[in-house]
Amino acid sequence: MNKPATIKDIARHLNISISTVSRAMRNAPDVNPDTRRAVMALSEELSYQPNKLALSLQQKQTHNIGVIVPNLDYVLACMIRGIDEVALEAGYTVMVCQSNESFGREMVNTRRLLDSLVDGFIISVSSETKVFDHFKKIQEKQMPMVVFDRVTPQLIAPSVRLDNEDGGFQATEHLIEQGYKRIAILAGPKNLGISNSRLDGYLAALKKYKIMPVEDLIVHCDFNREYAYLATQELLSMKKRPDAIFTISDRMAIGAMLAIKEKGLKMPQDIGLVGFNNEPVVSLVTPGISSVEQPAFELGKMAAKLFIETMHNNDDMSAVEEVLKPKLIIRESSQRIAIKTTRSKIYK
Amino acid sequence: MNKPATIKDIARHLNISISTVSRAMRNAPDVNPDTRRAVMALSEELSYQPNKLALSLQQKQTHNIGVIVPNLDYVLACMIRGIDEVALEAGYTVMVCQSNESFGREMVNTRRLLDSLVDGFIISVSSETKVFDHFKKIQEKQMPMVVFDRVTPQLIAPSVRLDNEDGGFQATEHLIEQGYKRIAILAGPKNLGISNSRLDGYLAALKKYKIMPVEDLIVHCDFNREYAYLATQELLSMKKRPDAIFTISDRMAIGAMLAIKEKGLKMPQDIGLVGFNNEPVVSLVTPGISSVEQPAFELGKMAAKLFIETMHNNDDMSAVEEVLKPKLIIRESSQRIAIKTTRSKIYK
DNA sequence: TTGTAGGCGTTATCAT
DNA sequence: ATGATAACGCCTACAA
Repeated sequence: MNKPATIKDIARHLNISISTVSRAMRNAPDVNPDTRRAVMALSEELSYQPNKLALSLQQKQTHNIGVIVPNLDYVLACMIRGIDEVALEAGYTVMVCQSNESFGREMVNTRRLLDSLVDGFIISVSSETKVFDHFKKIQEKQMPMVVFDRVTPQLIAPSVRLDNEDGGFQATEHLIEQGYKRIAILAGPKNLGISNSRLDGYLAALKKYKIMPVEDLIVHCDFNREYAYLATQELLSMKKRPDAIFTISDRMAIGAMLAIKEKGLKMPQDIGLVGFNNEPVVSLVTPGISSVEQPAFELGKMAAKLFIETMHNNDDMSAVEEVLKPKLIIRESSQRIAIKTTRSKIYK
Repeated sequence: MNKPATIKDIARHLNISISTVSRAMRNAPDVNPDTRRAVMALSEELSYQPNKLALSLQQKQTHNIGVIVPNLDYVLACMIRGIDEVALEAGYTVMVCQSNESFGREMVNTRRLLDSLVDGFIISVSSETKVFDHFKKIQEKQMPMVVFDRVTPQLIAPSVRLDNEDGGFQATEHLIEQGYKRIAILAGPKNLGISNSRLDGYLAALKKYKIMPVEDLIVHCDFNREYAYLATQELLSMKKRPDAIFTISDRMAIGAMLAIKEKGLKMPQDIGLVGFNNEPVVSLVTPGISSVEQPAFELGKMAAKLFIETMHNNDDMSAVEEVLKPKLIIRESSQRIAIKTTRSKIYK
C-alpha cells in the first residue's frame, strides 16, 4: 500500500533538510533538541525504518555473516545456535546455507552470498569438497573467514575445532581400562580430517598401553549407519573377533549396535561400544551407548567470537586455531566394571 | 586488496559510457556485438561481479526469502531442505533464522529481515508466540508471507501444513484395529494448533468405532520427553490403566517408552505405542516405535512454491491452504496381529 | 547503437 | 545548528 517512509519524506513534511533528519536519527551531537524531537515524533508516526540496503551500499558492509554448513544435523544445529547467539549480540545477522554435503551446492551458495550480501563467512566444509577455490575467492576479497568443526589444512584460516585426537584417545583409553583387549575402530572416509584425527587418538591410546595395533581392526567406511552395520558384521565374523568397537560417529555406533544385537552378543559383557557426538539418540537406545561429547554450542560461540575479532582486527589471524576438549560420557554399552552403580539410573 | 570492479571501471577502461556497459552485461538487444565482446572480455578479466546491494536498492527487491523457524530439529531441517531446493531453482536465496521457540527472538529476527533484507517470509510460528503483530507488520508492508507446518488461525495467510487430524486418526484407528481397547493420548500444550488437531483425529477414530472417550486418558502435557515420561507413569499407575498410548510426537513417545519399560510392561503385547514424525530415532530403539510420517521435504517444497506463486501473483492468496497427508509407519511397538511376518526385519 | 541525466535511500564533507 | 552536494553501484528513460 503506502510505500515505506524515508528520511526524505520526513524532511519534506518537516520542512528541513535531509541531512538534518539523518543526523537527528543517529543522535549526532550537533542537532537542536527541538528538531530532534520533531523528527523522532514524525518518524514514529510514519513508522520509519532505515533502509539497510542503502546503508550497506554506502558503507560497504552489510552486518551479515554467511554461515555455510554441510547439513543441519543435531551437532551442527547446536553450533549454529551458538554462532547465532554471539552474532546477534554483536549486531550481526546470520545467513545459514546448507550445502547438503554437495560440492556444487556449496559453490553456488558461497558465490551467492559473496555477491555483497555478507561481510564474511563462517564455514564448515562439505565432505565432498576437495577443491577450495571458491573459499579462496573469499580470502582474495580480503573478507573475514573462519572455519569451524571440519577444518582442513588446505584452507589457511582462523579456525575452531574439537580436539578430535583427544576424543579418540579418551574413548579408546576408557575401553582399555574396562579390560577390553581387541579394540576395533570404525573410522570414517580417509580424506576427512576429523576421521584421521580420531584414528590418531585411538592409536595413541593403544601405544600408551603398549597394545600393538592390528590392521584388520582398523576399518575405514563411509559416514553412515548402513556402512557401519556391514563393516561390523564383517568384524564380528572374524575368527578372532574384536571385543570392543569405537565408532567415530553416533550414527555409525547405531549401525554397529544393530549388527551386534543381530549376532546375539551382549553389551557391555561380550563386547564394548563407544560412539562420538553424544547425540540424544545414544541415551535412548538400550543399552545406552557411551559417546564422546562435543561442546557444540560453545564451539559455535567461539567461532562467531573469532569471526568478530577477525573483523575488527586487521592483523593476520590465520594462524589462530582454537581447540576445544571433548568429554567422554559413559553409559552401559562400555561399562563392565562397577556395573552396579550405574544400573539404578534407568531414566536419562 | 583491489576493490571489486564496477561497471564504471569497465566503462572507463573501454572509453564508453556506463549505460552501454550495463546494457551489454544484460544482453540488451541494441548493442554492438563488438562492444559487447569487449565488455565481456574485460569484465571477465577484472572478474566483475554485479553488486547485489545496488541492484536491490534500485529494483526494490532482494531475491531473498526470510525463513523463520522455531528450531532446527529433524523434521524442520528436512522442510528447510525442501524450501531451499525450490527457492534456489527460482533464483531466490534463503535466509534461515531460528527463534529457539522464543517470542522475543522471533520478533527480533523478523524485524531484522524486514529491514529490506528479504522480499518476503516463510514462517513456522514459535510455540511461545501468542501475539502476532510482528507478522502482521509483514502483511501491512504487502510482503508475501507463507505459513508452514505450525499454522494458526490467528494468522491469515497462504499456508502449507500436514493433515494433523488425519494423522491422529490413522494412528488411533491402527491401534483399535490391533485390538487395543483403552487408548490414551499424550497431547501437547492446549494452545498449539497441531496438538488439538491430532487430538481431534484421535476422537474421530474413537467415534467411528463407537468407543467412548475417557477423560482421564486424554493428557495434555508439554512437548518434551520428561513430561511425557511423567505423564505416562501416572497413566500406568491408574487402576484401569490404558493398554495403548498415542503420543503426538516422537520425543514424547520415547519418554513414554522409558516409563513403560521401567514398569516392566512389554510392547506390543501388554501395551501399544504410536508416535508422530517418524524421526530416525524411532527405528533405532527396541522395539521400533510405530509413527506417523510427515512428508517434510515435500511440505517444504510446497511452501516455497506457494511463496513464489504469491510473489508473482497479485491476487489475494490468503485463502490458499495446502494440506498434505501423513502416512503411518507401523513397527513392533503397536503390531500385535501377525507379528511373525514382521519379525524377520530386524535391520532397518 | 550509444550517451546523458536522474533516481533508489543513506551518509559524509563542506559550507553557511 | 542546518543545508547543499556528491557519492555508493546500478538501471532506465530520454536524447543524440
